[in-house]
Amino acid sequence: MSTTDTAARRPGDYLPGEIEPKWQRYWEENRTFRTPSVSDKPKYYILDMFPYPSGAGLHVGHPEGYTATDILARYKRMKGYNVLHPMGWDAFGLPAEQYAIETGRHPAEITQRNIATFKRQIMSLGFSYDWDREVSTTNPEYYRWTQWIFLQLYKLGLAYQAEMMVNWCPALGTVLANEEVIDGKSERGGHPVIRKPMRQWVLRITAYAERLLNDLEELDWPESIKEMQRHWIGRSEGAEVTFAIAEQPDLEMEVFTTRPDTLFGATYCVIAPEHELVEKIVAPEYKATVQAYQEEAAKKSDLERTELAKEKSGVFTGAYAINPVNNAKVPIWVADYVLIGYGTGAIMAVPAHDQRDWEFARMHDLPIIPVVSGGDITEAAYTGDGVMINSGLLNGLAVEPAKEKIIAWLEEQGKGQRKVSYRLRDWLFSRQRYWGEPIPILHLEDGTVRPLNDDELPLLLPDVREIKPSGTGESPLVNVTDWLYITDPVTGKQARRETNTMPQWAGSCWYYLRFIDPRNTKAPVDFDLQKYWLPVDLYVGGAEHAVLHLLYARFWHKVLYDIGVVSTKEPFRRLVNQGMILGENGEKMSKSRGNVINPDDIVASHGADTLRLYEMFMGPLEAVKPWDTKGVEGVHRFLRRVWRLYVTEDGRLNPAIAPWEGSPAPLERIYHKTVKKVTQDIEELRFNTAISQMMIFLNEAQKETKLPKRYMEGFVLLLSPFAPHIAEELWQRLGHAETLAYEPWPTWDEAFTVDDTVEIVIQVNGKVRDKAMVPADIDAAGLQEIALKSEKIQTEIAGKEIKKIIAVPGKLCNIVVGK
RNA sequence: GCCGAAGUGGCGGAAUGGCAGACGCAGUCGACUCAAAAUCGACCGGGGUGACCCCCCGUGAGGGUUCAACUCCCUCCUUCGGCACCA
Repeated sequence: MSTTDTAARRPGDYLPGEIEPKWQRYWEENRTFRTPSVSDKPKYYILDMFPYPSGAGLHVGHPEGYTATDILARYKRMKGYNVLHPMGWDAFGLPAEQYAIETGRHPAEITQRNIATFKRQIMSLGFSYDWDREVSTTNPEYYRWTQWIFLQLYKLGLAYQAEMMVNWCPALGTVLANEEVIDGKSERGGHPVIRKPMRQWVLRITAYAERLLNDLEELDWPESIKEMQRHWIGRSEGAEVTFAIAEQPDLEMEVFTTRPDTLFGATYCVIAPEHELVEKIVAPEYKATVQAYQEEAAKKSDLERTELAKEKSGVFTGAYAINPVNNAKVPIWVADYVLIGYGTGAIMAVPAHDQRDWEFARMHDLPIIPVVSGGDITEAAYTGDGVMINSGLLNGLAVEPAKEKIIAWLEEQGKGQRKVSYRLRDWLFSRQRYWGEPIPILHLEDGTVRPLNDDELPLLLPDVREIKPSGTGESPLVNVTDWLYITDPVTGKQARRETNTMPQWAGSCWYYLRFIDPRNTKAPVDFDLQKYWLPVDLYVGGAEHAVLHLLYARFWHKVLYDIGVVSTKEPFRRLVNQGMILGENGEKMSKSRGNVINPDDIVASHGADTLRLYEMFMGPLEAVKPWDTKGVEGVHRFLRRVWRLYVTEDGRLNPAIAPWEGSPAPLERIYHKTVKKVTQDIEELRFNTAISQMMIFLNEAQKETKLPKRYMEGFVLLLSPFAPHIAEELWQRLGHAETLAYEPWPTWDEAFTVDDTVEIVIQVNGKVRDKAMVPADIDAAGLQEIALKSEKIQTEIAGKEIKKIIAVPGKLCNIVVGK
């Protein structure tokens, strides 16, 4: 055993293992970060995406975003803001349920244990959360209000039941989420998965599509995220056109098209295999073929339909539709390239001007009639602009005017109307799971449903000893018969409870509201309090939530806005995505790659301050960047050097720190520059460069023998949001009895941030030829004079014609000469 | 295929019209030490010249705008993220 690695401790050693728990205890005991709900101070609401407390515990990606928000929160407090900076748990979800099924333990117990681990880990990093506001989505006092919001949606007609296709795995006896299905097989076990219609709860998010799209404008979010949401919503303008069915006067077919101008070029129609019209129109002699095709299509997943269908399959129904513009009889086909969920589930096919229709027509020998001039339709569909041809009343028009004219004509004739379609689908809101919020609905014996009354909430999850799959595709709750079947106390009727539970998205849709008023028993959030605190000023989290979580939360927020619960249109004013941290080999961290870094290990070996500082020093917050253990040591060295600047080997305050009169000039300038840069960089979340600047200050201070106390105190305050434990400890050793958390943020004097003399560059034809020290305030003319006097420049330009001289005060002088 | 972001030393990155490589890591040399660790100091893009000075090249590739381009514009390549028959 080596004796060298247990070097003798000296009283002046930097020991994060001792000072970090000490200050964490101090903050907890003194409730240092408790946030008053009301205050005269301006508010600042800074939010992390709350985590799913997985069994694996925290990984180094979590503290990245949490540190960034913590720095800003601590900074804003020192700037005099009343800062709301809470943390909680998105604790419903699949992994706990699966683990429960495997181990026979209760998900609540597993969840509780995981939360305890997460909380211990998060607390060990010294984040300044107000733990009095902690919430968990699995707490009945919380999900009571999740259920309440669901009921509001139901009352507004925004929650409805429908038969929806789900991923049903017969072998596992359960329904799987899309992400649990890989290549048509179950993620666990590799069993086949089929699509099967089941009764589901669905939220009518499409009713809010337009507002969700338009209100993106006012948000300070990354453009890429806004673009992804716009694309997800997928607004497109066009027309809905009514086609009559030949020989079946009581039937009609609605199609959606973005190109009503090409109506005269429609040579056939296609309906989705799942379309209800198929059964009604199919001719007897085609029935067998069509049914076979429908069955084939039902077996395919959405992925197979798109990826494998390089060749567009389809079958003829034997029926014909009547084109309303020219009464042409066109065949109706069934093909799975038309999706039931978009538009009307039926299209008019214009093979001359739509590439998919073109491919289909080629394959099945259907006619292709050009109606827009330009392009070569023997090669490909032509989708560009041109002049309308073969189009009756539209002939001679360009595409856009033709669209307007035909829509007006269709509306006049009652054969169609202008229509906006969205790619966005209604939100499949039910899961056939135990570990989620129960949907507070009763199915009565007479076939009606009764939403629970507010005073019947929360509808608690029944406590069960063992969670077993139902085998029917319903949730494990069907096994809990004494919970399931009741006599409804309100109507007196026999009733069966809803067995579907809510998806994990539900609880995370509104948690930012609950943090404002976490113990309210009368409402999800107090109206006056939300008025003070909303919107969230800064929301930081991973880009994986770019679309779903952020879209769902915005949707709920708008509904709550409409019913007067909240008073802002949008929940999150500013959004920032932190980039992923990769393993040391540059690959994504994962257990199987063996490159996972555990924050606990870094805290144990180097301390929380080092971990925090390193994660911020790695690079820009938004960037993806690899972990480097050597880099950890680098910032740890910086903290040790900071420590030694303040604390002598025998543990006393460095005697060089004193209220010196007339401080050393270089340090004075560096100090003011440092305050300025650190302040501005924090405001712009550029933590890596803020840290660099503090390193520059330290390098400078180490050279000095006289360290003015006011600068040394200011530096500790600058460092404190980044490395709060060491900062508190040094602050105390500088003679302060109280925490520095509410000390005023240091200020700088602009006069000290500009130098008296600066080095300027003298260029000839844009190339640096000489440098000179000049007074900082010298004007362009003076600069030019100095430049021309330079010996090197004189030799350089000798005998050449000076064409132009550009002098930029404080920067450079460029002399442009001829050859 | 479409949309978005990004390409800078050996590595992470800085500079967003004005000295490319701040700060850190790694590396080399030196000081301290019996020795090592720790610490401190110096050097640290490539090439020519070769202590120094000096010159040339250099921010994915090519072109353009400008007195001046890592930075702005165009074309292309590569990587990453997202979407993907949406009529």
